[in-house]
Amino acid sequence: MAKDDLGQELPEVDPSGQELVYMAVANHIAGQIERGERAVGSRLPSELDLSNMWGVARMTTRRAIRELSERGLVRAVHGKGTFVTRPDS
Amino acid sequence: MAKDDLGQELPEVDPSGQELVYMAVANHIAGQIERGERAVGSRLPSELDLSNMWGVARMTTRRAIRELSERGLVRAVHGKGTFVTRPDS
DNA sequence: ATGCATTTGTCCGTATGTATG
DNA sequence: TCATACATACGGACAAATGCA
Repeated sequence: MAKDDLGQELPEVDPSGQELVYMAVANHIAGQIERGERAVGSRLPSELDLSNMWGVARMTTRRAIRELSERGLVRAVHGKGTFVTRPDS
Repeated sequence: MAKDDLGQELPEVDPSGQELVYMAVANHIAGQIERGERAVGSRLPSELDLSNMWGVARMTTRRAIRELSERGLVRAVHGKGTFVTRPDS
């Protein structure tokens, strides 16, 4: 059972299933943000770290972050990282 | 015939071949560490230097260093460099 | 105390190839 | 045929830590 940086278990996402992998990643992180487990202003693991944690490709991680970004939950800053902007959508 | 900082010849790695470029770099350095040619505590060439020596992208060098790091052979320190931690895996 | 160079860390964008559905 | 997803690999820019002049 793989765990993320918060020590939470990560669901195994089957790429052949109905749920899109990048959406599963995005929803998992969105839930943590909405529950306040990821504080506003805190930094997410890097794209590469998230990719390794989840066992997914970097492109998939980037799509997930783009998804969160479009929901207004996070903001990616060039050279710094990706930060939580709001606690809820 | 390109040479590294130890004066050793570097194999030409064909990105289109079967052997992965980052693994070739990692294995080359790992061998030097295991043979004691790179002492514990010594610093590796910078990522940029390694990239230039091997004629590869920095990302490939970083991937190789990550590999060595996961084997417990080296440890990267922000702002300082990457250092040999143990002589063998 | 300030500035600069070096080095690692991170994000951005792109390309190629393979596999699956 | 096309979208999703994996892995590798390229190049670039910006940020942060370190060390030195």
